[in-house]
Amino acid sequence: MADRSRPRQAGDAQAPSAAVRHSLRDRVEASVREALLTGRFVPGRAVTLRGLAEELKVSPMPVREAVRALSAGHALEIRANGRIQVPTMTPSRLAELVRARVLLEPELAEAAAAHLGPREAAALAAIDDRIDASLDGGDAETYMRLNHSFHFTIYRAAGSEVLLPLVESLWLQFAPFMRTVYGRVGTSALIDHHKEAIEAVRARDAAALRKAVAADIRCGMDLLDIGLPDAVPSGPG
Amino acid sequence: MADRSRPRQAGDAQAPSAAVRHSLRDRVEASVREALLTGRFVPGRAVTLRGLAEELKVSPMPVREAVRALSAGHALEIRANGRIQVPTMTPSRLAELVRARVLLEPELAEAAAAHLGPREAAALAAIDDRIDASLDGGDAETYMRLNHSFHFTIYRAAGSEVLLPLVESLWLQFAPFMRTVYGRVGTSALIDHHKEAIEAVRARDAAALRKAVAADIRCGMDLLDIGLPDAVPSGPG
DNA sequence: GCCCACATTTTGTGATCACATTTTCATCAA
DNA sequence: TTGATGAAAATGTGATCACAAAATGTGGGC
Repeated sequence: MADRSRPRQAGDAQAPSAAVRHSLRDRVEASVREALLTGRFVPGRAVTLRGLAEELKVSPMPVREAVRALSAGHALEIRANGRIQVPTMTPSRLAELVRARVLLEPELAEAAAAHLGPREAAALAAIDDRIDASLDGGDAETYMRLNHSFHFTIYRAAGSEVLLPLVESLWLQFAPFMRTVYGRVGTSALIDHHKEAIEAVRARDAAALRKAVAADIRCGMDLLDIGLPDAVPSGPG
Repeated sequence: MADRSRPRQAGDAQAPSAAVRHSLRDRVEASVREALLTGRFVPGRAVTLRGLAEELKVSPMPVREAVRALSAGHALEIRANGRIQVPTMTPSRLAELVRARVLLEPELAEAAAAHLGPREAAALAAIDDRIDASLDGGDAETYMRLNHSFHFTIYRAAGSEVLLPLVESLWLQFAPFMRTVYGRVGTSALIDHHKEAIEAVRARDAAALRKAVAADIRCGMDLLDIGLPDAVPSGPG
């Protein structure tokens, strides 16, 4: 699905679990996760077992299990007729996603601060440089991949077994919609608080890191709120 | 798995999704969920596809998908050798579960308050009466089922699509361990804040409901903390 | 031109089989 | 008694097939 011939750089998306596992199922799940996180799977897109299987050159069997796992986290939706699709966004769902992100991610960032230092600050700065480049180039897909890497480079440092999976689930849910908004309003209007976050990591200031992450979430999701009314006809007026 | 011949009462556990679905996979998943939530599946217990299939009188196929879905939410654990088991508890994981519950559930309760009234307060009171009876009888399994019903009768009223599944995931994770603690210290030491919650629902007082739920969580989980050191030899000192 | 009926295709679900790996357990030697 | 060893059983993974339901496309009637 994705061309991996390019040399690995900081900020490249990777499977959340250990890399030693090489079951087809995990490979399929990783592919779909990345497709959702980078916006290649847009809301409403139909996902069929045989279609995905053919695309990934595997039998429908591992696809079934991967899709089932992703549906369990609401990253994919099983409709009443059994068909599978990327979930569509509604105003209330978006509001809830923002609420959940604001509750959980600053918590994770604050807990991560103790495990972050100059080395990680440099890595984050490298990712952020590539983010700026992708924004200038209008490359939404690369931007989304790097933005995910930026946040999860921080979050993973918290060593969380519970909160981190919850946050991953949230990202899988809002990312596809994020992509459609970028396609409509562009990525140039994007303002983030990555610089403040990097500075906070450098200073080992947990409170400042929490604040930067919280601000970053609000800014990013506000953009989605702006893009929502046009996307959902049944919006709240 | 469970005997359903008893007439349906308020507080009986039920599948989270619509009841009209009658695929074997959903039935299997519902069975395992209830087994986890009531503590019939204890931490460390091995779960095999063929074993579960035989127990539920289905082929291994629907079991595979159900287990995959539950593993995605960390309700079951896939070990490095591929075997499936109920996850074991660690002090850090328990602490995280408490943190996540305290963050999310009061939020859900506060949002639910607007949709709850005297009718729901009566239903909650009915469940709480049965809870008291189960505590007197020392029936931990019934207690856990009813306690789950009590909380989710409140939470479901919030009409949440995002937060509710997250909280369901948390319950599936701590419930099996909860059961082992009850088996060790008994259920008689249990103090909850259900009465305050019912009163808050009656008064349509969102802030009071949030407070009652938060207090209830802390009390219940503190008991687990007490039971933890004996359960996990590698505890924190 | 538009709508309904029917045949065809697509799709998810469940079952069964084959296979490699791991676990379990009986056997035997020290 | 203990530890190693090899056979046997158990287990997850992947593939293929059958089937029912739903979607899609097509032709005929108004």
